[in-house]
This record gives sequence, structure tokens and C-alpha cells, in this order.
Amino acid sequence: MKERIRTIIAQVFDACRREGMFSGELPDFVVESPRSREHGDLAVNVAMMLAKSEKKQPRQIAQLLVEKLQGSDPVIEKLEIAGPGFINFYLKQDAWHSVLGEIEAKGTRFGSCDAGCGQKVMVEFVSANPTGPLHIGHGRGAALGDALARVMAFAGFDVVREYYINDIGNQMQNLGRSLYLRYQQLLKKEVAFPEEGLYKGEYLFDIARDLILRQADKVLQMPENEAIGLCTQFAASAILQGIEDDLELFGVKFDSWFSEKTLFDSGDVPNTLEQMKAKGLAYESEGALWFKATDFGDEKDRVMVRADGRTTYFASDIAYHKNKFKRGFQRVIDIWGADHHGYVPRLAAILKAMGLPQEALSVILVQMVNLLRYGQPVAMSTRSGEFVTLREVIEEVGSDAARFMFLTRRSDAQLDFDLEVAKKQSDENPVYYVQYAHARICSIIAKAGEKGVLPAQFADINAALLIEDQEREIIKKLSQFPELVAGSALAAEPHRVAVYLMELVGQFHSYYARHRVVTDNQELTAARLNLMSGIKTVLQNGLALLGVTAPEKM
RNA sequence: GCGCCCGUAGUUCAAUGGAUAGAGCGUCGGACUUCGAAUCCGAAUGGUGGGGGUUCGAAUCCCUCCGGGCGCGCCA
Repeated sequence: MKERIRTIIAQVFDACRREGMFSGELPDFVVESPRSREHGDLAVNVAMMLAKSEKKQPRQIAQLLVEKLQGSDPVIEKLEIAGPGFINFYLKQDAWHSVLGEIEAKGTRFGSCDAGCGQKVMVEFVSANPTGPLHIGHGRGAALGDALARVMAFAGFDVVREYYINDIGNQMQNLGRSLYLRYQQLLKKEVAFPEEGLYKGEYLFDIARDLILRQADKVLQMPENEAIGLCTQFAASAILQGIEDDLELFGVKFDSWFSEKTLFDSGDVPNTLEQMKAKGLAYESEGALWFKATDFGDEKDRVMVRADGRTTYFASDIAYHKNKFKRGFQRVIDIWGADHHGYVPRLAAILKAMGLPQEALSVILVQMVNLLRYGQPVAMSTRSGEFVTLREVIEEVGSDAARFMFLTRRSDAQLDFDLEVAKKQSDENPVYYVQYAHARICSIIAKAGEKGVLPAQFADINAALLIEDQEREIIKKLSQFPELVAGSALAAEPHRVAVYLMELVGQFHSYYARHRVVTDNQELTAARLNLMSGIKTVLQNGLALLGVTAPEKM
């Protein structure tokens, strides 16, 4: 509908210009759904945008356009010039009805579009080191990344979800040593557990017990290097398996697990470094190899190879991002915790320096999550190994509630996550508000079925009976779903879907309280049932985008 | 000190640069013999941290100050 109005405006503008009423170009105006019903069904700001270039009063321009617009399209009931120069469109009562037919025809695909033009996109997220279980912060990244991937796929992008595994380097060494020590301790060997750099979490004892089950005390007989190597492998694969399980519990499934180690096996990292040297992007100093990041907008030059010859994480990351583009992704989205934000200029500098498509990479920073219980902060310290894991949170509050909690907020603001609030099955918890609407609609349809009324096809109902204000508003809202999805995908803001669903069900619940769907009037019942199916489909599609279930009963 | 993010109602959060800034919770008062009260209806509550600017129009963009968070490793 918005497109229809936009086209008409453009046509009218051209006509006016041919008559010499306007001289300039048509600006990039907006057709929007006004917040207030008093401003019509759709509003256009074109007159205000033309004011300057045409050197006329906005309302005067609006007047000229409105005269031409009269009678230009049968759906237009009435036009009004309002406020500073808005042109408000009032549409015929039945202007929106056809969307119900569209929903019915498209079903689970209603809301999808081809805005993405099949563009290949990678969303890389979570990518937590396999050194310990996921915590609540990873959960936020997981919910966001997964929902974004779903929304973008629905909007016509060809999306791949990837998890980057840092399975090599210092932290892995530390992990291996930590496990080795726990293993020795469990076998009653007196060993000191140094504070420095090692992982103290309880989970390492579990893994050590597992190791004993598999290897008994054989690892004790090995030379230390070999033993630690084995422990590293063992711990990493156990933890990674745990991470995968946790994510599955959370409804997140990756298409691809990319190992940092393979970048070395394939020679990508050394090759990349050679290339950089050849291009004059690197220099040696104090025994290390540096990237001239300051030439490309970063505040410091960055080390790629340490004085002792080992590469840094950054070196891997350069090769990794080169690899992403080499695999044909036209757009790459990285989702990181906000504590990594200082890393962004470095990566941007690399893309610029290496001639990679820098505008094709976007980094979304997810802000911290403050975990609370009854409003009080829950102590979280990775150092001491005391923290609430994502799994514990999911088991306590449920995947749906946790996801919805994350996905109703923008990612760039910190978030308070109160376990007790998330757990309450009540008004305080918006996920139930939305799910309840879905269950309620299912129940209505079932009720009608008991009375022998089956949902009618759109073609067989008299949609003109849907004349209540609230029906009209709900249908309008339903018609906005596709553009909402597209906007959400293009802006990479899945929370818009959650907000939309809450608004939609708010309208539904209010309507429900005032109007009966199933009545003795068969024709009206059929029409309203069709409206119910429309809402139900949009709720299902919307919740699916968030990875939240749409229960038929609660 | 420098850099990035945030600051909206008692509270948790919304608001493609648009019209009178909206919801939930909480508070107060109402609504179940009728499709599910995990619901609905009504009332009170802020003028968007302060101050400047750009714009026909600013919570949104720019500058500055204040407050909070996070960074500023040859860690990841």
C-alpha cells in the first residue's frame, strides 16, 4: 500500500512539473503509518521536503499536490493537509482487507521478501573460546545472532551462521595445563595449583574425572609436554561439545564451525603474513613483526608475530577474514561482546590495507548483561570460576523467556536480566503475553470447530463485515509485517520484530475483550475467524524469527 | 588522560529526523453464568541527564559538560 501511494505521488509530482508548477527533483520522501489515527491511514511528508528547493510554503505545496491527487486512485477516501504540511491519506474501509488473503496464500512465508536479493551473508557469533561453559553474555550474543540470521534469511539473504573456534594459542595451553593439574590432583598427586592464568572452574574436575575414566592413570606416565598436549585436546573437545549442547538447548544451530587451527594447517596465516610483508604493510621492530595499523586509521601499530616467533590472535584474524571473503561472502557480520570494541579499528584497518571490501564487514557490539536475582546483582567472576552458566539460566527460566528477554532490547544498551522476573509466568513477562495470544486464538478456532464452524477461505468470506475500528487497525498492523521484517533485516535489528509482536497482541487482546468472534451470525463469524487465522499466522512467523515457540495451549 | 557505548515515567524498556514521546511492571479504582482473567477497561506519572547548535521539524544529527559501563597487552 505504501508503495502504491509512493508511486501515485511520484506520478503527480511529474505531472505538476510538466505544467511548470515545480522545478526541482523529487526528494526522497517518506510514506509512513502515523502514530495517531487522527492523522489518517498513511501520511506523506513530501511537501515539507520540497519547501526549500521550491521556495514555497509546505502547506501551499501540499495543496497543489492534493488537488492533483484527488480521484487518482479509488482506494483514497479522503485527503487532508495537516500540521506543518503533511498530506494525510484516509483510505476506503476495505483498502486493507486483501492482506488477509495474502496471509492465507503465503502462510508460513508471509512476511518474507527478496530485499536481500540472495546476497551471501555470514553471521559469525558466539565464538567463545572453548575454555569454559557459555555464560549469560554469550546467551545474548547467541540469541541476537541467531535471530538476525533468521530475519535476514526471511528477508531474502543467503545466510550462513558460523562459530569461530579459538582452538590454538596461549589460552588453550593454559586450559591443557589446568586439566593436567586437576587430573593429577584427583589421582592423589600432590601438586600446587598456581593462581596465574589457569582455569579454576569446577567443570575441569568433571572433565578430569572423564579423562580418568578413559585413560586411567596412563597420562601420568607420559612426558609432561605430551600429557599437556593430550589434556588440551581432551578438554577442548569436551568443552566444545558442551557448548554445542548448550546452544542446541537454546535453539541455536550453526551451519559451520570454523577452527582457527585450520588456518595454520592450510598455511593461510604464514601466507598472509608473507603477503603483508611483500605489500610493505608490515615491519620488524624489537624482534616482533608489526602491522602498520596507524596508516589505516588505528591508533597504534599492532603486533602480528611476537619476538619469540609465535603469532598473535590478530594474525589469525587477518587470515580468517581474508578467508571469509575468499569463500564468497558479499557481506560479513561479526557479533562481538562490547568489551572487544577496541578491536574494531584494527580489523577495519586490515580490510582497508588488504584491499578487502571494508564496507562489506559490519561489527555488531553486544553490550553487557547484568544478571540479577530479586533486583540484586548475582556475583559473576570468571577468575574465581564462580558464575552462572547459560545452561543454568535456560534450565531455570526456559529458552523462550530468556530469548525474548534478550530480543526485546536493542543490542547497544546494557541489559538487566533478572532471573526471578524472567521466571514468573505472569504479566511481568512479555513472552507470555505474546504466546498467550497465540494460544487464545488456537482456542477460539477450536471452539468454533466444536460448533461445527470451520475456518473459511478468504475467498469465501465477506471481508466487508470487518468494519470495527479495531479490526481495521489490526488488519493494518498485519499488513505492516513484511516491511517490518525487511527493515529489521536491513538495519540488523531483530528486536523490532519482538516489539512489533507485543504491539500486535496488545491490539488483539483488547479486541478480544470487546468483540466476540464466534457468534450466531455465521457470515460475521466466518469473517472474524479468517482475521484470527491471519493474526495467528503472523504470530507464528514472527515468533519463529525470534526462535520462540508458539504454543497452542499453555 | 584518550577512545567507544549508554543516559527516556518509581522501575524495566520502545519510538525508519516528523504531528500531542509510548508500553509492561509497580500504584489506585473497576471487569469473569458468554470464544482461555497468563486477559481487559479507567486513573495518576516523564517532556527524553544539563546547556548550546543544525533543521520547516530533534529523544534521534553535531559540539560541550555531567553521570554510568567498557576498552586502551608481543591476552583472546
